[in-house]
Amino acid sequence: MLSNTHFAIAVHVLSALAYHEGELVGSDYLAKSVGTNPSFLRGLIGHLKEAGLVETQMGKGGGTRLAHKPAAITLRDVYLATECGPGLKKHECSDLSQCPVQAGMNKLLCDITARVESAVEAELVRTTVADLLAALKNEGSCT
Amino acid sequence: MLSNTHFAIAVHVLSALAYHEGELVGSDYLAKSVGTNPSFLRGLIGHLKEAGLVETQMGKGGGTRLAHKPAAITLRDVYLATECGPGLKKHECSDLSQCPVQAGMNKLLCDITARVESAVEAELVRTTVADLLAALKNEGSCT
DNA sequence: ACTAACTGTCTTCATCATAGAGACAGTTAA
DNA sequence: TTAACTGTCTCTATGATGAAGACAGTTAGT
Repeated sequence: MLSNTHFAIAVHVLSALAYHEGELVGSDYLAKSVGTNPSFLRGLIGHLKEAGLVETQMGKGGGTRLAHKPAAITLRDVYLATECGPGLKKHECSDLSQCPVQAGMNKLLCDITARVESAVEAELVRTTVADLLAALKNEGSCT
Repeated sequence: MLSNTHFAIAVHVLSALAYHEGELVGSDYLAKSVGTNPSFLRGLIGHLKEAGLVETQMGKGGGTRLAHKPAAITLRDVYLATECGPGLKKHECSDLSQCPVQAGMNKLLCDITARVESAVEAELVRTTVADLLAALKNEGSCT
């Protein structure tokens, strides 16, 4: 979880889209703003789109915009849209061991992962994109 | 956070040590049990030792054992001992931008990371190594 | 004292995930 | 019809990870 930059970049993208709410923003512009390349970003935006967080329009004048009000998009949504991978890197250990510690370890680690995952989501659901935008505007003078 | 196998392996190691509580267990044995190599494991055990979770004894007949009762070691301790890296992979974005979104993004992501980190620790502190061992013994017949 | 069995720490190397970059077909507005 | 986009490939450079081996230092037992 949070093993790559996808979540961070998605947060950045959605904040930018919220800042330009209503407008269609191009991937070139977003890529420059976020500091990555348009191709990679379009892939990421694809995930956000699948998750129903953004809408895209192809063709000339196309781009991306939020699919909902910023206040209706929580960071948990972003997290679920971007973090598809396994929550906790497991190490290989055969379940077929005679050692009881080794035998039950996989299930045990899965349980721990699930609980941590829930805790993370419970924390993230408390913040919306609107909150982010408000925070950015508050200290907006300069940083 | 949880970006590598250290936490999972450390949980496995500590469970094994709890299972053999009081005994000095060698890194070769542990490595075989956990399914990794002794050298890598000794490095990891070094971190656990720094964190005060285990004691090691060098020389013939040496090895590792828990420094406390299993019930006194929480998964939060393990987490803090093994996950030293940055909590959330940041993407590079200059703070010196004229775009307010870009300008405040680093701080914003840091705040989010800190809150998630706290939530993770709060969840992990609820489980001790003794709990793990009990869970393993309960379904201990076979898996 | 000597030896065997350990830990602690180093170096090297293979593997894999990540993301930067470019290309190009498909789509849409003008 | 053209220009400007998205969506989706492929290729590749980079870095993190951990497997493996080597070896000095330490300790128990003889």
